[in-house]
Amino acid sequence: MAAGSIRARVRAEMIDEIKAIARKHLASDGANLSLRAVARDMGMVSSAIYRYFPSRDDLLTALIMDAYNALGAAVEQADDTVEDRADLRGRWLAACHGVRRWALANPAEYALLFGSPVPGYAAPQDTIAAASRTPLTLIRILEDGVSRGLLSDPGPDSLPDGVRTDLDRLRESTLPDVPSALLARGTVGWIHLFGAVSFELFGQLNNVIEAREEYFDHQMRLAADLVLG
Amino acid sequence: MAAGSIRARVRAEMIDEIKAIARKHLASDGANLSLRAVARDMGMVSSAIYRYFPSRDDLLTALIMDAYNALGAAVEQADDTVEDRADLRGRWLAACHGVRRWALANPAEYALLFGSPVPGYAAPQDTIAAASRTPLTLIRILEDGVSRGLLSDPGPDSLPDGVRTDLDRLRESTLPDVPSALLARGTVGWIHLFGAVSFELFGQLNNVIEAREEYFDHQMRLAADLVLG
DNA sequence: CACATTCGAGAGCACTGCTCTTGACTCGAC
DNA sequence: GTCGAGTCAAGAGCAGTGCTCTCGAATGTG
Repeated sequence: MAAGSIRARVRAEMIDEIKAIARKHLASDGANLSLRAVARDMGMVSSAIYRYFPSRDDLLTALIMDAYNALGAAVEQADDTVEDRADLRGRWLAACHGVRRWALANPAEYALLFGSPVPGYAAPQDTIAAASRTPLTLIRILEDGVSRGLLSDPGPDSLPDGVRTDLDRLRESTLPDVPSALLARGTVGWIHLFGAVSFELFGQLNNVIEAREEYFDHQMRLAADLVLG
Repeated sequence: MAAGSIRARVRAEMIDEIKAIARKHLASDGANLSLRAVARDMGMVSSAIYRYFPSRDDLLTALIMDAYNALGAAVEQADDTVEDRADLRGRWLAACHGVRRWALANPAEYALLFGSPVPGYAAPQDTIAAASRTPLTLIRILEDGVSRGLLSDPGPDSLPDGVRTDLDRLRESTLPDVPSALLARGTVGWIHLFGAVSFELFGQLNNVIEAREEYFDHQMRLAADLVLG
């Protein structure tokens, strides 16, 4: 057993090192990750990588999982820094800035998560739990607001039936105490946040907005008015 | 001259055919476009393509330009279908749905425009004019509203100084008669629109929202309240 | 100690973007 | 009408890619 776990440990270290080098290549060369280049950096031959990852897609999946979890952790931590837990607006804005900060620090990994999907690649089911971590953090702020009596149902909001059904199903599987209309506003806030970060990171703001951080903050404040009322 | 233009015409037809086939491959195989595959489909050898496009990136650039213009035209047309030009909200929503409709019909080209940037690729200056067509259409709706007296300055909106400077510069180079705070709200609307379409197209809504069109419409109505007051 | 498993290396296949050369063709001026 | 200039497609070739398979060598287990 002890020896077995030695092997397992050495194997885990190899996997970690491969992922670390792959992340470095991802950061410098963008999404088209070369297995052979990673192998070269490790002083190995390319076929040896296949001992640890059955294919390039599996390596990408591992990186995606790690990235989702890193982003989720960053956002959760950003939310936790706000001491006054009743300050919903402060928590919401902190979480938004947490997403942006992580994205700016890890642009290639952000692009992997939220950029155009890789052609042949289909995200396995395992990723969705990790992927939900960030939106869950946002929605938990709303839930907190409801349970503290700080947020009220914004009213029917003329929510379409189909959307109401979707949100009901979503609520059953995750969070109980958020009214549908509020949940809808939360998802809208999450989508806008994602759009703003992607816009900035993918270069759509070039030659248009230079005061990036101020602009982002201004946007998030406007959106927060919409979400938190 | 006559003979020269015959040559030029044949050449233009070849270029069009290459682009058409490339678009088809883009739609089926995603962003990693293979020059050799395009050449095969044309019954040519790969090196012959280089008579018409100096590199794969140049072919991509041509496709990007076309896509920007097609999207811009679709949005402009969507705006034009609203007969009551004073119905700002109707025009705004029509333009939003126009973007989504075009994106759903041309997902690969949309991904080319708004997805993660291709690693080595830098968009040439020529593209920015074509790229501005869509946001200009949106902002023109706001301008119309201002000149008709239907929209008023939403007030300082506590617009940060840096953002105000950026928007002043932007206004000088394009549209004169939109107050900064309103312009800021317009860009926020555009970013949210982009985020919503990307979210749907890039698969982030999978297993979450099924009533896609209703959800999109609901979102855009909420955002329109923010933009148009 | 002997066996089984795991590992890295290497060769090889089919593919990619791209360059260069070669030979055929067409066009337009003399 | 002929000849030179320009244009074109084809082919070979280079360096790179993901991936498969085989072959020794090292390693931990019984």
